[in-house]
This record gives sequence, C-alpha cells and structure tokens, in this order.
Amino acid sequence: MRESDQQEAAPEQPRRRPGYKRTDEICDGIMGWIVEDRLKPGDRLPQERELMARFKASKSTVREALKALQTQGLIATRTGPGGGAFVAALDGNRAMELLSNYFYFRHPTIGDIYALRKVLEPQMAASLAGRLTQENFSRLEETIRIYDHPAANIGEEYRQRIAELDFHTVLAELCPNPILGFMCSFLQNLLRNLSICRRIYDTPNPELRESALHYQARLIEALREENAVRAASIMFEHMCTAQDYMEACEAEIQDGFLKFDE
Amino acid sequence: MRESDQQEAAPEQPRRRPGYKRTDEICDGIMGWIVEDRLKPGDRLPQERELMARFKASKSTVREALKALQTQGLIATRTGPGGGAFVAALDGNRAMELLSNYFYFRHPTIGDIYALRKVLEPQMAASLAGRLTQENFSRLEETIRIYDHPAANIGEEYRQRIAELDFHTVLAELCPNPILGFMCSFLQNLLRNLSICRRIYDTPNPELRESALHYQARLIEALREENAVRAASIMFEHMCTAQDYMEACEAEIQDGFLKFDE
DNA sequence: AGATATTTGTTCGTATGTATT
DNA sequence: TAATACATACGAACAAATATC
Repeated sequence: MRESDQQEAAPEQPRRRPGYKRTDEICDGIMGWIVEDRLKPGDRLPQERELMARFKASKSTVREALKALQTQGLIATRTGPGGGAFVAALDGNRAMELLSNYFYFRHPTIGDIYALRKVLEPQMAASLAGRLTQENFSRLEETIRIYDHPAANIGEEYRQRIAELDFHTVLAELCPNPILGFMCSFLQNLLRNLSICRRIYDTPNPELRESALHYQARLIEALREENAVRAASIMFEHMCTAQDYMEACEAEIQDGFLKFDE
Repeated sequence: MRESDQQEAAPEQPRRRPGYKRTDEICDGIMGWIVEDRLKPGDRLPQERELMARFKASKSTVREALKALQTQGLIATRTGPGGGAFVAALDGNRAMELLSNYFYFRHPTIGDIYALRKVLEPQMAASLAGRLTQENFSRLEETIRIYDHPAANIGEEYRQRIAELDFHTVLAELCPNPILGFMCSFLQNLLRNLSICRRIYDTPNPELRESALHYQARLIEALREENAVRAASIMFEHMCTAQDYMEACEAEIQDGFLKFDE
C-alpha cells in the first residue's frame, strides 16, 4: 500500500516515494524549474492553486514549500491580482544573515576575523584603484565625517565605531570581485554583531578612532592617485593596528570578567 | 532590533495586529527565545500544540514558521513520542548551500575564485602545521591515491578532479580558524558546482593532474615537517599554476562556444 | 515482537486580508 | 466603489513515524 494508486494516466508523476516529505519534493521540483528553465529574477512561478494541482499536494504543503524557498531568498511573493510567487535574487544582507547562523555556535575570535581581514581588505582596496567615481569618494568622505572628531558620549562613541566599519562596507560594495566583496562585508558584519566587539565598541578608545581616521584618509589619497599597491599596503597596516587594539581591549575586558565570574 | 517587548505578565497578548505576517512574528519569537535564553543545540522547543496556544495561531501558521527556521538550519524536528522541534547548529554543508544561492545570479569568474584561493589556501595550509595526526595524513594520502595515475576514461577523469578538490576540503575541515576553513571549503564548492568548471573537468587535462599531484605531495611533506612557511609557499605556487591551467581551459572552451553562438 | 500512545506531517474546506481593475 | 484574484490564516480530521511498554 506504499506504492498506492498514482496511476492517474497523468504524464508527469513525481512518483510519491514512501519516505515522503512532500514539502521537500515540491521545493526540489520548483528549484529544478528555476535552474532547468533558466528562470531569472522577476520571472513568474505558478500560483498556489496550480502548484497544488501539479504536485497533487494540499494548500498547506505547497505553502510550506514556498515558505522554505522564500526563507532562502529564492522567491518572493505578492498578494493581490497579478500576484503570486516570483523568482528572486538572494540579496547580500539576507545572505549574510543566513551565513551568520553558521557562526552563532562556533564563536570566532577577533584573531580569526583579523587573520582574514589582513589578507582580504588589502586586496579589496587594491582592486578599487582607478574604479572610483567622484560620487564614491564623496560617500566615503561623508562617512569619515561621522568620526573625524572625538565623541561627546558613549552613544556617539558606539556610532563612530560602526561608521568606521561602514567605511569599509562602502568599499566592499564597490569591489569588482563579488566573492571578495561579500567576504569583506561579512567580516565587517561579524565585527558589528559579535558580542565581544559590541562591548569593545562601547568603551571609549580614542586611539582606535584616530588610528582609523589616519589610515582611511591616507587610503582615500592612494585611491585618488589610483595607486593599487599603496592602497593595499595602507590597508594592511590599518588592519594590523586595528587588530592590536581590538585584542588588547578583548584581553582587558576578559580580565575584568574573570573577577566577576562565579 | 525588533520591538519585542513581550510583557510576559499573566495575560498572554501577542498584540495580534491585523496586518497578518503571523508567520514572521512566530519566527522572530522563537529566534528570540533561542538567543535570550541562550539555548544550545539539542535543547527542546515547545511542541506544535503549545506553540499554537502561545502565539494564538493555527497549526498551519505555526508549521510555516517552523519550516522557515528549519530551512535556515536553526531547528530540527523529530516525529513520535518525545519528538518535536529542537535547536540545531547550522552545519557547514547546509551553510554553503544557502550561500551558493547568493552567487547563483552573480556569476563569479575563475579569476575571482582564484584571487581568493591564492591568499586563503596558503594561510589555511600554514595554520595546519604541527596540528595533523597520523590519521589525518592517512586520509590525505588515501584521497591522493584516487588520482595518482592517469584516468582510464572521462568518468574517472571527472572523479579525479573532484578528488583533487576533496584533498583541499579535508585540509579546510581541520583548519583551527572556523571562518578561514569555511571560506576555503566554500571556494572549493564553487569550483565543484560552477558549470564552466564542470566543463573543464570533463575534458582531459593530464598536466593539471600531474601538477596537482606534485604540489600536494610536497605539501604533505612540508606539513609532516611542521614547516608552516614552506607549506604556505607550496600551496601558493599550487594555486597559481592551477589558476593558469583553469583560465587557459576556460578561454579554450569559450572560444569553442563563440562559433556555435547565434 | 506487537500494540499503543505521542508527535509531526498532510489533507481539505473555509474565511479573511490585500492589491489590482 | 465594487468586483476580482491572489496570498494568508484558521481548524478539524487523517496519515505516517517512532519511542515505550
């Protein structure tokens, strides 16, 4: 009774394997359409009613499958007439959210992050030489202006640290190598969200700000000169000193915690 | 930050906004529990029945929310007595699948991939010096044995190319820096799955095999000597020559396609 | 080993919210 | 404004998986 009555004389039959998981079958089926038919973002997918018919599944099951695809950023849905499910391109921010979950239980250290930033950010900076428009430079300088002065309070202090990271994110978004750009942005995001980093950013650290400001101003200069080698070496130094500061703060904070730990 | 000021007082009032999106509310709620209560992999979550009651939502809605969390690898579910939803740790393979979607419409080139491999793989190799057990070495040599001889046919040819990548994946899994290990594995995965690469791997290329074999044997030697610097430099050379071969093949294949393109 | 209880997975029918025309 | 087409939400019942006795 496993291989039940699926001989409806219908042409296409998903075969209804006993180890069922209808939802996953529907997911795989729709993903198959996307790759085989070379569907592109914005292309329509069949509506729920038709999916129910094609997969011989109930509304709830079809909806669970669509929800899974939506969660992965592969489709987007709209209500109303002309609505339905459409192919979508997973955007960078969503991709980083999904990837962040992988590191949620793996606790990368500041050393882990900077080991990568030290090699990736210089290469990213170098790849930008000769590719920035006047508008891009304006945006960078606008970002720098947020932390070109000492912070008046802790709140501003924190916002300045985030803005320093934003500076790098602006660069990463302009990187012609999409993988390199993504990885740089992702590391920046880790720094923004890691709890140890948040604690560091919450404590005043005037040297960190001045150091960043100095390197980033020089970096803009090198990029204006379209000097890739110099941009890379400035960025490398910047990452090295930033790592030193961060790890010093980390040690200090963890020392403090030892006293209060039970 | 969500405004999830759930007044956990006596009257449970999820606020029930008319603008539906109940599913997302439930997702956010459960994710909130995971982070606020510091839940760890394996910890139980309430069962469907109780979730329905807590969120005052129907079974289908709760299930869609659970499906979304499951898709992200944050929970796993089991049927039967004692079953239910459990917190899970997103595993590496699933994380790579999710991230792959980001690059599905962004078409990284072989140059993009190797620009990163050239800096990441050497660092990864260096981090392994003095950390490998006899068992690890055995596994590496076992992998190499798959391609230590010329392939008899196209099928074996392809499997050899995949095994060459597997060699690097074995190393990446042992990398003490989880981010570095993940990124190396991910780049290897991209090479495995990119259609241009599959075409390259499907064509005979004896030089590529011999070159890889040579470098990897020397790499094992350096790792046995626990010589990090030498391991890194061998890996760097390996990546450079591999890139040259791959890009030469890429150009050849694309030349061939130009003739058949309309 | 087999029956049973428990829990997720699936189905169907219906009602409601939302955007287009 | 009303009609329409679509996703979203609800609830009861059924099917399948699995731990326990």
